[in-house]
Amino acid sequence: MPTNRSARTRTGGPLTKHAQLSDALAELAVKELGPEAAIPSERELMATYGVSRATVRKAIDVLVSDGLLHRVHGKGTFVATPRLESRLHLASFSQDMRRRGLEPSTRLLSVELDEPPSEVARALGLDGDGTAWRVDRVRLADGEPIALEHGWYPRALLPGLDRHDLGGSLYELFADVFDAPIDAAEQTLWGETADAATARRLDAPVNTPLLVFRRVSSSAGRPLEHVVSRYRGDRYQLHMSLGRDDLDHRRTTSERKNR
Amino acid sequence: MPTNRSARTRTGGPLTKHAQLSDALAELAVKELGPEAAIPSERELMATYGVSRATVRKAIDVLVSDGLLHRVHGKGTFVATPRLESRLHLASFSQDMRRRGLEPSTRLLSVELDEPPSEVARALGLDGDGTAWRVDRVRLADGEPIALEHGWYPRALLPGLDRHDLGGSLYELFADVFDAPIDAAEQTLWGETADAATARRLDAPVNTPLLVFRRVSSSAGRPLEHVVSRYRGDRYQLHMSLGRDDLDHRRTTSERKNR
DNA sequence: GGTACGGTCTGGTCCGTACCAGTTGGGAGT
DNA sequence: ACTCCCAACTGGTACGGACCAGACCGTACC
Repeated sequence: MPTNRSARTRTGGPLTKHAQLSDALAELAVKELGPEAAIPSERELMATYGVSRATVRKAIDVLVSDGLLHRVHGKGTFVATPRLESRLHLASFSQDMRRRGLEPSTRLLSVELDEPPSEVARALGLDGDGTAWRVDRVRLADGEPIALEHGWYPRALLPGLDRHDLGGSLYELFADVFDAPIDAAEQTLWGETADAATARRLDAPVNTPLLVFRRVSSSAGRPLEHVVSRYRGDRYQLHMSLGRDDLDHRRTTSERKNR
Repeated sequence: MPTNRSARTRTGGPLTKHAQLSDALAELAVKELGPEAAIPSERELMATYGVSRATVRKAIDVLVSDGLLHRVHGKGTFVATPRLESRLHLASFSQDMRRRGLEPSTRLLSVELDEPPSEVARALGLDGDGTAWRVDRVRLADGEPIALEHGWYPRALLPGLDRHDLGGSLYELFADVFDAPIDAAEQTLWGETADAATARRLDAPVNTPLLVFRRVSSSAGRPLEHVVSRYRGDRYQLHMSLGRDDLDHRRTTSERKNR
């Protein structure tokens, strides 16, 4: 069940029954019971709260999907041990580097219309004319090569891309010129070692460790970018804070649903 | 409801009705319909598939929480285009592997009281007696070495740590035995290549690319762990969704409706 | 022409019932 | 004393009915 606990209008408006029960159970779990303690059985809950079993289960569903409870068939429902979670924010290379106090720059290697590999075409949702912009760039920080980018961009959505300045942030270009700000991305990260060609472009020794990102970015649901970036693993570090969403925060974040 | 659709017993064993319906709807959504197309209404589905509405809703619930569909009250249920939403959520190694459908295990190399490097002592906030538990472990998934962990744990907060089973999740141990659930962490990630000793322990060739995590975890503000984990970069991938939380702004007028 | 109304689509909530499926512990039989 | 089995828990699935609430559209009314 999705985390839909959207109700609660702050005005004290009447919550749905299962939302009320969720809140009551969450408080019970956190304040009265400890981690791994069992909450009352579903049939007990329907009796003490005077609701149907479906409502009880719905209330528990929400808390389970929020990670606060977990069920064990035949045994009971238990308070979960807090989990860690983190969100990395979406930032372009330029933003990223500036935040680190470094001056970003770009060495453009090539811009061409070409036919992408089928996997890329699929990720970008290309059809018909299968060509797309292929853009290869080296990204630098304070003049030192940091990353090698190999990107594909759909031709139809970005006409005349090659006539613009590709020496800066493509994301800013998308937002300002094409009115298509990047607002979401899927990213996969793994490790590699630099082969000869990559090492030369990064001005690094062969076998230098690399952090490789494969990212598909989109604007308003339309994929705009498929890029594989190879970062020098010895010069580039990723930092993240992981924290348990405490209860109050959990409530707050799950409330933004209007628009 | 967590994404449990991995069930499907290779023998084609009988799935639950809502799971069957989920699969059917997923296929329908992907193959027949396009993004933003409406799926049949719930009442239509219960008629054509001969199931109750509760079952239909349950089936749709699963797909909604998987991000494949989204509902609009009063209008219908639609195939979702983007895939945003979910955040990178980092958990313990054991949880992480189980989520990937792999069986986690551990090879304990050593547990000893020792004096940590000053940088570690500082991170852990050690004073007075400067000793701490040093725990070296190899973590495996389905029997294959994935990561080498080199951890330091404060002695004062974890008395008798060496007498417990260190073959599983330390986080669970902290929560259950020491009543100190990990609730926050700071983590830094970079790349390395495996030296001879590391390569041997990971059963990998020298110069294998590694993803290196340095993590300081704490419980209720007290640092409990300083661990450096070296993951095989060729076997371990990190996946993350980045996005603005709320991007329901597809309300643009350029919608060619069906007719 | 413009507007207000209401019928009728849609999903959202809630009830009560029935039965299936793991888990556990205690009593009957050995 | 031991083993085995079954009753009685637990959560999991599924049914059918009822009503509420948002969205839409045609129609009757200004």
